Amino acid sequence: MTRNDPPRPVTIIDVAREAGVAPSTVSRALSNPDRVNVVTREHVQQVAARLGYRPSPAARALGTGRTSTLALVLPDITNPYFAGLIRGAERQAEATGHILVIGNSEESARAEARMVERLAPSVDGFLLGSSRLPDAKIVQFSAMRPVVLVNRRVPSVTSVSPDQQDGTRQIVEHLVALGHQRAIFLAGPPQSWLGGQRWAGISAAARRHHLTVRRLGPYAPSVDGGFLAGEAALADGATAVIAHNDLMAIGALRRLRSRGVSVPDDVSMVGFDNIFGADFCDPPLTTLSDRTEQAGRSAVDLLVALVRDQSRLDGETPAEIVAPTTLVVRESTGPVRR
Amino acid sequence: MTRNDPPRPVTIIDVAREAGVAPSTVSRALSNPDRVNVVTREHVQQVAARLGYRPSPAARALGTGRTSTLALVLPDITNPYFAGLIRGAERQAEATGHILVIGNSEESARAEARMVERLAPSVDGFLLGSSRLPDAKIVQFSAMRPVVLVNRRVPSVTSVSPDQQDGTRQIVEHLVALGHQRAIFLAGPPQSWLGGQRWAGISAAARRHHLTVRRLGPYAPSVDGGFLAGEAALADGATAVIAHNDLMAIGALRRLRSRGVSVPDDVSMVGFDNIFGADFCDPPLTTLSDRTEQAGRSAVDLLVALVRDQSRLDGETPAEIVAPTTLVVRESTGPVRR
DNA sequence: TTGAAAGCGTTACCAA
DNA sequence: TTGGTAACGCTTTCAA
Repeated sequence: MTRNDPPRPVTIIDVAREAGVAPSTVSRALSNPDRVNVVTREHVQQVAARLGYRPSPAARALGTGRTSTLALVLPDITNPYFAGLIRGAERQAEATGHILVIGNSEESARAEARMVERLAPSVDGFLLGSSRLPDAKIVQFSAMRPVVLVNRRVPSVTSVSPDQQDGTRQIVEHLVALGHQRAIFLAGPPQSWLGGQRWAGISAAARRHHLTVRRLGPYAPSVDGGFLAGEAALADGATAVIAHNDLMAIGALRRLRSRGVSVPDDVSMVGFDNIFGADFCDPPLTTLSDRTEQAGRSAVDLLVALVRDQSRLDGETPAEIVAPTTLVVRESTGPVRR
Repeated sequence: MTRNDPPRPVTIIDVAREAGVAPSTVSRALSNPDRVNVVTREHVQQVAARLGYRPSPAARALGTGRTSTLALVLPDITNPYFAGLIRGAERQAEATGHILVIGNSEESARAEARMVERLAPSVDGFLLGSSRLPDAKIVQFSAMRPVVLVNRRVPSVTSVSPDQQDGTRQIVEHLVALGHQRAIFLAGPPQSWLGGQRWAGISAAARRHHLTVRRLGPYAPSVDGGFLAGEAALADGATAVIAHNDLMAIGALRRLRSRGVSVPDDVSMVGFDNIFGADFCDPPLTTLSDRTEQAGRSAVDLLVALVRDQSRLDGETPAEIVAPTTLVVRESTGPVRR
């Protein structure tokens, strides 16, 4: 069987010849429409369309240094929490004419750094979600390529993060209102900035409300990690458990249940993230919710702005969006049994 | 505040000058190590490393026509079912030196086609997951760029799909063993090839085992869709419900529960996919499981092979991997109550 | 407003 | 085994 060579793609030169103008005019007519005569422009555009011309991203990138590609790097693609972020970022990337590449760091700072270095030559900028990198590394990267952080704040770097201070206040007040006096916090990975914020916020709010909180951990921010953590929580005797995230909360829930501990009758459980599943686990989970899809969109917008205006990268006060959070009260929290 | 220009990246020419060889030699030493003298090669590689040389993907792509980028297009990025697929594909892409871009078609065939056309100039090939496109369109695309289908089979196109025939057999035999005689199937989107396979497999197996199965739908393949479908299922009076996927099964579960129908005492429920949450919904769901992460890896391997060997694209019998499936029996299925 | 031509960084072909 | 050089397709000066 003989092979018919793939048709050579239509180039700007083909369009130029067909339209009877110079290649540079075609280029302008297509990407700088204002800088060309109306009739010429429309003629060129028609010819281009008729010939099925598709600009070569590689050639364009080589000339301009812009790839029209954005990278989204996450510690764990499979955490349902990130699904909304991915979707929001992808949508907005598409809306702004960009392609979104995805990177998974598997919860490892080293892998995250490698990923950024690997992707750097191919993308215009980075969205770092729940970055496990040390501040210094992030600052260093953001000097090379535009960076927008999601779920993390670092001085001088643009970011979008949920309001953990207000969120933890909501959690603590909810528990206090239910009569709880002793709670424990199941900590996630030490590299999690959000985890640090959560603990800090909980401690501060607890102090104000005379709630005693102990911190246990760190644990892996997964269902398995929560299962393990649930074991330790049992020993403490607190009436409320606040888990680093919903994954852990769900794991802990299973552990408690398997030990015959009733939630919320014996122990109340609170998570963070309001992930898929938080509303149908048993019992449905009280959790702090934030709008991840919106965060993804905003982050892309910020990143695109940075990319378009790299010259002002230094000296500018970077945007820091702090997004509102809402406590979603479900059946995993209840009044303390007397 | 003055702006310090970003340092001009190190090019192959810089390396050549520093190493005292020609640019073409540098190129070879780096990408075709065999075609260059050992000492020269090592010298060049050292110099390149010392200078921190990073090849320009754009320049390389322009020269070779290869972008080292693969696209993964999915109908719904947020469906937890796809998390494993994404992760497997991303891992294997990285392992084979590729970048993975992601596209979301939002369950729309038109959006999927647009996505493919938009991405085509930027990638070496496509992974189409649970594609909603008509066969003809897929064949057409695969003539332009290498395509590997996941969760779909189309004659003459390479694919990886779970064995639905065997899977549905397992489901039907499980239900029959529990004494069920009447079941209903809650159908998903008509464009879902897997949905078609599921219905076909169920019908065939049911016939062999004298199980009566009615088909209801189509419904949206989501929790909300399942909630709606649950309503309709109630009216039927069957003792078993097989949902198009776990999302729908979970939705239907909630609906039945809210109507006071006990699962599995009154009705048994079976899903497909074994997604995150299937093990902790209430009751935990009996569902047909397949290895999505493995599928993602295999699909990337197949795609990379196609890309590397485009010349044999026509005339070759394409690979069709049919992966095993396993019924995971949990508490949502039980014996028929007499 | 348009055209001509010089890059952009690699690869690949052809000589040497 | 190496070097010289012409692409690759587009953008962007610089002139006209």
